[in-house]
Amino acid sequence: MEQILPHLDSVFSIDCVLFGFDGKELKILLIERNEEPFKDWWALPGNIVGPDESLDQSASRILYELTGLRGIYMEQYYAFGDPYRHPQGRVITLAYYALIRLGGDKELRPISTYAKRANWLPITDLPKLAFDHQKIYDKGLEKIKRRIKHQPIAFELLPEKFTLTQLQHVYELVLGKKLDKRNFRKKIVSFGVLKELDEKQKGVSYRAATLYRFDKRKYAKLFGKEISF
Amino acid sequence: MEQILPHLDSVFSIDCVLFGFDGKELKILLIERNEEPFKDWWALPGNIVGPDESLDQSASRILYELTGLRGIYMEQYYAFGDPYRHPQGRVITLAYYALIRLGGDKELRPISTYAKRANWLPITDLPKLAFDHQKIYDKGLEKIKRRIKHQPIAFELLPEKFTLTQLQHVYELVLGKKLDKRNFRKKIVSFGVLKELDEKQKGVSYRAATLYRFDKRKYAKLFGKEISF
DNA sequence: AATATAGTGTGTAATTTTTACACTAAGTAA
DNA sequence: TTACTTAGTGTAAAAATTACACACTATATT
Repeated sequence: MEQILPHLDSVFSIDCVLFGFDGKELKILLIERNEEPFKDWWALPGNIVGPDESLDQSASRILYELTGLRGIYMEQYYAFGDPYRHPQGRVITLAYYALIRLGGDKELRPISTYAKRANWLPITDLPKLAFDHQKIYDKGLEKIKRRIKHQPIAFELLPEKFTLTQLQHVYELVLGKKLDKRNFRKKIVSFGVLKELDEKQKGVSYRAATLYRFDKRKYAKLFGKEISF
Repeated sequence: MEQILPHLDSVFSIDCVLFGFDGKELKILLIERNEEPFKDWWALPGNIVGPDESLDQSASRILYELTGLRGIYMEQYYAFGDPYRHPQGRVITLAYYALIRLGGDKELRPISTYAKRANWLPITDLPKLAFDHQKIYDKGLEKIKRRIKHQPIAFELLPEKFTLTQLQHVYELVLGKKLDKRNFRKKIVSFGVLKELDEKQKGVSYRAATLYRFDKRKYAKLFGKEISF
């Protein structure tokens, strides 16, 4: 974000790219600004780092204020500090991304005053963003594209129990390309970090798929070995 | 660095891990502090970001002040902002690494006042570092380990003309493990980004090896395709 | 001139990984 | 019962990775 500029030489903020997945589309959370500069523009949610907060804490707080969610996987990925990126003065901002399963319930709390509203917008159809937020978003997407190939972050976007098709869908959306079903399943199962459940998908009007769960124990054991997609 | 703390809520600095290769060992540049806190300790070189500098510019300036070098490959990799990482107040620092071919000439200029001296020390035998600089260094090494597998950064550590054995040596030092000579050569040549020169190594008391050059043109063409080591 | 020394440069076979590709099975809805 | 929709599965060819050893060449030494 970056609204109020107290009388300091430089201001240090955090901006977040919150990726959400609702089972269909990949979305990010944007807020519509209620203040100059860039009043009425869409922007990434953000805030100023508090004096006694660590950076990670600060990012979690921003997420919590906006969505009411805690315990979400977030990761710092780049600092943006062009001296003129903010029209009203020097603001250095640190970008975080988070991965969130949508379609829950409790998301989207009351928003702070500098925003009119907040919305999950599909990444395939984003509006123009305030400040250099397009750049921040681009780099964030690039990061998760890279990371999803090596770290088990896809599961953060899915409910605890999920089907292999849903998992593949996440990979396809993030990587931006189709994957072969048989090869995908072969590979993902071969990592040995999925636990097949005795349960089936419910409420679908066709053959129900087997549910799986990401097995953190097994993953922890494999650590050192890296997943490679 | 992070010495003087003006009366601000927070201070924003840059710390650099400068990796240097002299043909034998991988080293980093450390400065011996001349001021409290951590007087007489070794620390990563750093400085406060100036009001009109971009972050990259600031990192380049710090490098230049210390070594007299310009045009060096540097990359931002992580922000460290624990509220208590600096005993005298809040200092958020952004870490950069750089890769430098040593054994040149002009390196190591006069040092600013907060340091007694600066030295290239082999990474296999580092002293205790001031502040959280060990953590910063660790993460930096981790980053280049990862990056050297996908990006052509090894060449930054070598003279313009180099032998395949020298190149392999760099990979081995960064990755911290031995590689098979024949397989290494096969693979690195297969990327097609090396130009074999008509020249041979000089001044060795054994069969002279063929020299190669990194071919930026070819690499640029391949872009999109990624190297994978 | 002969010899010792030290690093250069090269090929192949076995194994593993990746890729491309299509049909049957199961469950639901009409 | 039939139509529909997605689940679930195997194999063969190609490509990439691994493991492995010796002859060559230039110089230095005697």
